[in-house]
Amino acid sequence: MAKGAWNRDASRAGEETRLELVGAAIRLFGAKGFEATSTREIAAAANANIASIAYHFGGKEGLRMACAEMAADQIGRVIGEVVIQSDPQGDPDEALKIIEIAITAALNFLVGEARAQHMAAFILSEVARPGEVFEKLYGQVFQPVHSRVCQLMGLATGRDPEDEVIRLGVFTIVGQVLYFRLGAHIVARRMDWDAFGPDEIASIRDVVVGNIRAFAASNKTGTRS
Amino acid sequence: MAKGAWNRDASRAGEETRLELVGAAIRLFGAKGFEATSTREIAAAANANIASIAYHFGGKEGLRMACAEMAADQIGRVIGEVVIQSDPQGDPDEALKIIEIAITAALNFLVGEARAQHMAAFILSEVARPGEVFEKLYGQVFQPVHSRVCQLMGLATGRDPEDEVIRLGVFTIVGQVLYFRLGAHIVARRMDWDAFGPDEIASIRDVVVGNIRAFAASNKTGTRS
DNA sequence: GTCTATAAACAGATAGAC
DNA sequence: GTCTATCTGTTTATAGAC
Repeated sequence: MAKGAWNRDASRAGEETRLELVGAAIRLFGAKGFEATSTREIAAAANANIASIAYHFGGKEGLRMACAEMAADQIGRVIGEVVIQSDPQGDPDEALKIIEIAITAALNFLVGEARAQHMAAFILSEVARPGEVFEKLYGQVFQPVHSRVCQLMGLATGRDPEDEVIRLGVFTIVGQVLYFRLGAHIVARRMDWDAFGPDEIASIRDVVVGNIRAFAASNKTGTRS
Repeated sequence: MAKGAWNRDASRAGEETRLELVGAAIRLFGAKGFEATSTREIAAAANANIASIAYHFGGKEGLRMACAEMAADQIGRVIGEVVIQSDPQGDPDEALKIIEIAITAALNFLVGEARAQHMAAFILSEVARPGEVFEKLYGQVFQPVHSRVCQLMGLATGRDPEDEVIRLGVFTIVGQVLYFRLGAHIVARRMDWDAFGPDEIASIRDVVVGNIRAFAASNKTGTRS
């Protein structure tokens, strides 16, 4: 019962509380919106005290930024690393394959994992609102990932990676993937799906990958439909 | 100064106040979220009294439903009518053209008009939340429009309009268009665009229409890449 | 680091005068 | 149909005991 031992336990518990708070906050911010979520609710969901939010993050606004940091890390791990650390070695087909692997990873995470729903909603609401959080997410995640996919698509098509058509085309791919998360309820109703299991995700993947290949094929240098 | 004249004026003013309230509410609900928007704020933006919300809509929840109704009507006018009232007369090329016209109309509205930003955000937040409003929007707008576009795409490809690939493919088109509204800040930053003027929208349109043609071509009956 | 208690501001709803 | 005034509950933030 030395004071040091108690402090170590307290520190560990403190860090754990911090993580629990951020996790609960992302879930609730995504589900109900930032302003609509009360700090009491977050603390209850994290099995923590209301005052702990002020202690760990200085207030609700600090918690928002901590959520953005965790979300950026998460996305970086799921999709960023796949796309950044790969090396197509100058092969157009290989470049296309890497994009397809990244899209599959993104779909599995976004559509397949339940917690991704709230994270996506949280990120979207933050990205729609210019400010400090937007700058962090854009610089740390969106800009690097988009640029890298443009490089791969440039290789796949033989075009300049910064060609306007390539940059916009990569955004259309992002939109296709994202919609199956944001419009999931509409899709489920229209497709008569009860849930997004492996079979449903595979069906979506096939269509999106088909679109990517069709985009690459129809935008290859020298081919104009 | 007969009582009748006063009543007519009051009625007209009442209807006008009602519309002002719904307009301001869609704008604010979209920009900040439903729960994050106070009734005081809405009343102030509509140059109306706080109590008028309870009078006209029974409360904040009634105002939400009135907003959904106005949004559904708006979307129906912008995109629904183009797609529903058209008749390709069995010609695959004509069917594709109708889809392209609808996509152009949707992009012009969604990306080009400022008020569409808040309406899109409002609809998205409502559609992410199963409930009465979702049912109304799905039944009145999303289901009919999606089914109709599937019919057109079925004609364009020679496939069954309710083919899984067709239904999912139409959703990927929706996602592409929607992303340029939801991710507008990201797109603007990455493209180095100051605003979404006619030239920028035309660039987006060309890429999206190219993707639609590529989808139709690569999914024509009997052609499998 | 965690807790209780409380302060100060703000929410939606409504009663009643006009 | 619009207004003021007010009721009741909830919000974030914080002071201070442990």
